[in-house]
Amino acid sequence: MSTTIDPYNVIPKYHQLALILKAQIVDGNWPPRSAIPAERQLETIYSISRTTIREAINLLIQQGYLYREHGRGTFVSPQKLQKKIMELTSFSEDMVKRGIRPGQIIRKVEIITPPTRIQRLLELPPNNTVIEIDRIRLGDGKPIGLQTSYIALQNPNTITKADLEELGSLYKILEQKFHIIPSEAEETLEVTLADLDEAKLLGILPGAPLLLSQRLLFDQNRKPVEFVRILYRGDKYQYYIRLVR
Amino acid sequence: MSTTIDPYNVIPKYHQLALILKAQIVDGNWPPRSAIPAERQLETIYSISRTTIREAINLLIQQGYLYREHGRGTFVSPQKLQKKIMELTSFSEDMVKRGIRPGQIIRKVEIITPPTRIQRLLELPPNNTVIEIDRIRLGDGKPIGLQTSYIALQNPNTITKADLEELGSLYKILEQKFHIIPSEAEETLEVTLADLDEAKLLGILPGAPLLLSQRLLFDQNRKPVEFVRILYRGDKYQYYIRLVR
DNA sequence: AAGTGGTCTAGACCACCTT
DNA sequence: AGGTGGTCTAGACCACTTC
Repeated sequence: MSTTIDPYNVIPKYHQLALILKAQIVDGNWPPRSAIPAERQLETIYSISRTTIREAINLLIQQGYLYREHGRGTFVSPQKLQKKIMELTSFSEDMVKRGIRPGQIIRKVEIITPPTRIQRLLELPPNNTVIEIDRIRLGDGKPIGLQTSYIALQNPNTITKADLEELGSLYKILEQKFHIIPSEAEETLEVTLADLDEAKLLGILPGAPLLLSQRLLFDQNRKPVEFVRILYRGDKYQYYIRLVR
Repeated sequence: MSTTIDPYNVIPKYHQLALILKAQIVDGNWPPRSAIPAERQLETIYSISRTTIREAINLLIQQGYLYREHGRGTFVSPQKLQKKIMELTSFSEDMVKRGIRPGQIIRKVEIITPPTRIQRLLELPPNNTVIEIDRIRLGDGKPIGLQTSYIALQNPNTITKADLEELGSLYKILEQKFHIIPSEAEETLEVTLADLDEAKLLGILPGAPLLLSQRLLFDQNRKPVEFVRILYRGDKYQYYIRLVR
């Protein structure tokens, strides 16, 4: 990691500065709640204008690394708030964070005409097809959840079972194959009771409580790309969220 | 709502402009995905510099009202993404949004020494007191949740039952009496089963499924201010979240 | 080529906090 | 008073999209 700004680099200066400051923070050189150099000091240190410096700081504030206090300075946020929200939305990453080994059994990858409710949520014209993916999600080898995804792509013929088995995460496929960046999601959570099929697949008794998550995912242009429904075993799963602003 | 910028107003120009643009959007004058005037047009329309205009637009992007596309323009986000995240954290506002009349029965407002787990979460020294508030939350007059809050304040002798009954919302009290602005929260959700007391208070059968929410709230300086635990009736409540970035 | 947003400069003055 | 962030100006050139 460089510690100077290269004016000829394709990376914008404010972005280069943000990376430099971020490195200081994550490396622990600047402890939580300590002040970083004042904006006018950073101006002389890095020979860039204050506007550009403020842009870099704004980035790190948005990312949860810094906060400002008028008249006092700019300070490092406590470590525990430096988590990224989107880490949540990937089941695999979520499991790894909890120290649980993620796994999956892929039950179905098919091109279908979706139910009208799904069609409406994904803002699709009638008869448009989507990819349906059904999976059993495993934690340390045991079933934790049942997941059904509906994905809207221009050419739906392009996510295969092999893709999923290779990369594991749907979000990685969307980013790497289609340059679709998951940017926002709307989600509801509620309690339901397991029916016969669900109970069988999850290895629990019918009538056992489940946590039902339904999520609509949007890309960087706020277009809906995926509707996903996950049924979690109530006794095995706790849901974590971070709310901002 | 004014439609011009007053340079002598105490409200900053970029903030005034953001309010003007936001009004156009929420009033429906600018439909979703339509382009707003280009930045250089806004410069001449409102006689303010482009930097200031970009600050206003940045605000509205952060709030979910607009998005940019390089080389194309700045566009209005689809309406459904224009919700504020923090609206969630207030039970009363949440209920109003769903068309349900909120209510509460205040069972306890007391100054206590908290259990060590709560003390640790709120980053308090031993023997420090907090305010505990127990409430039954009502929707259209019927119980839907049991809520217990622990609030850490410098002088804990300052939230009364009268405050709560008058303003209804704890967040309003924090803002108006203490200038504490709820800025971030960490939350977990899980399924549990009602015990005898809980069942009685909620008017359900023991063993019925409940949604347990536990939330740690941080102020604008990322200091913990409240730990709150809410048990929702599983059959009456659906939880809504918006995830960003 | 023309229009759009993306980045950047070198200033200025104001508002708030600390000493 | 001096230092900090907050707001603002009037430009400049670059990168991307559309025609």
